[in-house]
Amino acid sequence: MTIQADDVYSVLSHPMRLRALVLIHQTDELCVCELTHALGLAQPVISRHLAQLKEAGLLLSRRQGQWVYYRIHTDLPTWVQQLILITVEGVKNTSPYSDDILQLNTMANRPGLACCS
Amino acid sequence: MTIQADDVYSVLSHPMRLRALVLIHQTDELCVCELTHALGLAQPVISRHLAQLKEAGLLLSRRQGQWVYYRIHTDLPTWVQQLILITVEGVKNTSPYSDDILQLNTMANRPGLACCS
DNA sequence: TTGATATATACATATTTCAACATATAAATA
DNA sequence: TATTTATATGTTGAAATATGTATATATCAA
Repeated sequence: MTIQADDVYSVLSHPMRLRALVLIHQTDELCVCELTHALGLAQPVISRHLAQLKEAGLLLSRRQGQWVYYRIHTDLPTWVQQLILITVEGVKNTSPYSDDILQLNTMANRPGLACCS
Repeated sequence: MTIQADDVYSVLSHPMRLRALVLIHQTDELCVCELTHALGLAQPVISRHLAQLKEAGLLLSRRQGQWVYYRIHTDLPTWVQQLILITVEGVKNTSPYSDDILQLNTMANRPGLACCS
């Protein structure tokens, strides 16, 4: 996996892309509609930001039925993995990142979660 | 020291600011003319990038005579210190970061270095 | 096949960022 | 004081980036 430090920093320079990455890292994977709900952005905006994170090599996506799930790329250089981990641990209990998780958990009928056991 | 993850990533999103930070971290401190030489940019461009890094809280500056030296801020949150360290270690032996050090070392009469022992 | 839901993208436009250039400020030296 | 060197900043135009709106595509279900 080749990835430039340049690209990592520039793709994470948008506040919403950073928030999306932090959310995804904490939850393993999220679909577009979950991120839309958690971050309160219009769907095309989220879609575009996710495309940029994927293009930069930070995210992978998989389609399952109607939904497209995004997760952290599994084959990142070690230093990038560490960078992401340190960032998430450093900020996840601060605003707005901690609020994003709370907001995510208010979403009804999340597609990835068992709902009717 | 309060510093937003947002600001860290956005200020480092410019390739030249990242290169400047990596150089400064490896050399302890550098003046504007050394960075201008190493990175091959016009002086006002360097000055403004350094001002942005300082404004974001990542750098400190001190004037000594005609020169202004920039160094990594000494009182950063732990996670930001780790972020910088991991980034520098991750990229310093790759292009263009390794070339920047070589270029720096071609500079004659560097103000900070003993020249005539 | 039709309709509904989820996601992606095209286009126009607004906003931000950047660098070139000129110039201002600060310190050293003649 | 006048000059030189180092650094900072104001202004402007160009380029990059972001968003709103509409629409295209994909999947599922009736």
